[in-house]
Amino acid sequence: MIKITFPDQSVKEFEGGSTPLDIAKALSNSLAKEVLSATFNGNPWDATRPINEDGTLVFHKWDDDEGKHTFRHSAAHLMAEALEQLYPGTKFGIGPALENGFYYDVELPGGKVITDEDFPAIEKKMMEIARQNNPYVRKEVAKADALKDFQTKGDNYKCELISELEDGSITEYTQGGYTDLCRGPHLPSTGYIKAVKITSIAGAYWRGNENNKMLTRVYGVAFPKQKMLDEYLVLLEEAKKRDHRKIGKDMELFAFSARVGQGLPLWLPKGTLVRETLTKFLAKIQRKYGYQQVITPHIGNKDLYVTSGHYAKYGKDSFQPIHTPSEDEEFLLKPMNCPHHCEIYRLKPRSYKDLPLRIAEFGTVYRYEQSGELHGLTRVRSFTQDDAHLFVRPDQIKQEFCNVIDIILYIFKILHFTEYTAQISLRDPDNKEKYIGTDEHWAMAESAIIEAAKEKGLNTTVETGEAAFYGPKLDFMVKDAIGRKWQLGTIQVDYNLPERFDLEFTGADDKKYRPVMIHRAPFGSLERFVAVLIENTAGQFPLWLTPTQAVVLPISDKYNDYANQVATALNDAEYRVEVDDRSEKIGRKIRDNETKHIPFMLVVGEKEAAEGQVSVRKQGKIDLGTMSIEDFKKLIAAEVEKELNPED
RNA sequence: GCCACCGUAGCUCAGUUGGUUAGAGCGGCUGAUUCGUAAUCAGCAGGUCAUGAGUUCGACUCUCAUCGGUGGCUCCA
Repeated sequence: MIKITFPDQSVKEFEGGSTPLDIAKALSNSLAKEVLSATFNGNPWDATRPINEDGTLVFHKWDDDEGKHTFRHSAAHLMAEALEQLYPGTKFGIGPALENGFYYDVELPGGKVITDEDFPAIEKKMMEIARQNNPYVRKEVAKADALKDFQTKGDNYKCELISELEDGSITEYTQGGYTDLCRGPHLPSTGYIKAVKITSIAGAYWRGNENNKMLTRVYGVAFPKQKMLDEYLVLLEEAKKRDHRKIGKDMELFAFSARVGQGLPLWLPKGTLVRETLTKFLAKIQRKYGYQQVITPHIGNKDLYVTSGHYAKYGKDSFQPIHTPSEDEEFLLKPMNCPHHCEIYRLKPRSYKDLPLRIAEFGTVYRYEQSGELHGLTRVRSFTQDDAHLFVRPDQIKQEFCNVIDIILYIFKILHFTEYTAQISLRDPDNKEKYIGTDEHWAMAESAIIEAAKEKGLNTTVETGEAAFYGPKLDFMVKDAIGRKWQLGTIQVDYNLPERFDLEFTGADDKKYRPVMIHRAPFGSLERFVAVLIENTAGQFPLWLTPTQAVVLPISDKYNDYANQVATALNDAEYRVEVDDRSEKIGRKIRDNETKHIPFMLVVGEKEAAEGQVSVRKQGKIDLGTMSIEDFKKLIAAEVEKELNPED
């Protein structure tokens, strides 16, 4: 007999060799139906793998992440089997589960290319195999045998993976006629999978290295119920409607023109209003924190970037230098603001009393992003950073860093960004040649970030190898409508640029010291930030930020003059108000402006014109009654105040 | 940059296996209507079917190239 401890700490005895599925059955049949896999003594465990010793057991169902993961991973194997049957000779790379589904990287025989038209056949074959309800069978194999198995099949990618594994820890899983190298765990059998859909196809370099061969990556989703697949597809459609590229076009916030160039956004009047409002909002916060705003040119001498190290790192893949005709000088389109700000620091001797010196700029920069990477406003070639460089004494690093975290968290709170992750991006210690600077400086910079994040109680993840080439970062990541992660806010500790630009300050002891730089951008870039904001709000911006706060609706053309007077009075007071003076009925005007999500509609007719009032309708047909223009101003002001200064 | 796919009016889309003057709704313009809280009526304009070559008696439809876009991969100071 074996003693099994469950998560609620209860202990029960079962026969030796019982599987998690057996145990679940003994507890309750309904539970057994839902168990997909398990964790035994902290190890991922198949639901059908016997247990021969005492230990703790956790069941995994569709409702938890591990259960979904098992399900999707098994679906990837199912798809692999289908592909092998449909295209014999297919070679397999890796096929993991993802957050929403799974993929498999394959090399198809004879240069076969899969297209959308092949998806139904693959899905059909997958369901055909699923219905056979073949068990996923686990087998421990010796390294030599595993190698032989896959060599015989000609699966060189699998052989490469096996050769890197340790003998004694290798397992294979077989379902039906398909065997794969796999750590598991897997579903008991293919019949658990009731609905599948191949979602897309993509090229993917083997092992993520662009020097390797490009394999075909087939993406899919799988569910235990058809209804779940249907719901998932509806959800996808909904997400598409929130896409900032679509909303940006509909609301006339921004546009692109092939004639202007790829990835070069044109900010339209309404988008510009949003952007300027955000800029003013942040500038005001930064003033409170002692930042000084500067403006620097859009180009800079190439030597500036040779000094900073950026040219050596990115020069070749950048917009190429601009040559002056007579002096034969070279200028770069400014790819970042830090060197310019370093030069501002250098303008005069700095005392320890001057620090921290906080130089801020809404600086537009230009980077030659690869064409395949461009994406709406989230990845562009011309963008404006809400940049600042804090030149600090070493003893001030932590306090300044924490202050920046406060600014970012405040912005996120005001804009209701709740779903972010704070990512500590460190240097890859195995790839030091990708970075500049000494080990000592890196160690100091990294620990400064880790400590500050800890002090602020941030829930952080750590990503090795994601640091900037001159220093580690704390990045605030947010997801867009289709689940892609983007870096918004970033804070970076940098010992290197002060060194390279030979920055100094005089200490109390009259000796020279090196300041440390903190690079930081709470929005990251206005472009990306607005994009994510659009997707978070589905284009319904808060009142303080929305480009049109109210629209005046004259009942008929007779009241257009009065409507214009109302709008002028409000616009003069710096509210953003328009007039809908089309010769339409009031019902039509209300409908159209409701669909445009205008927060307030001011209906004016004979009565209002005579009494100098407006009839206020809040979006969503809430009638706030008739009031004077002054009272309406107070109403908006109060609401904006509430948005910008939430209680708690 | 690499792989796959896509490109018809301002927007959303239709357009049979290549075959007459490429259609619709919304939007726009003009006229009528002057209206009280989610769509007034009528008329009109708008397209070198992304661009350029080619195949063909004939190309929106087939082929190639270029440009732009979409989903990934790689990259992201």
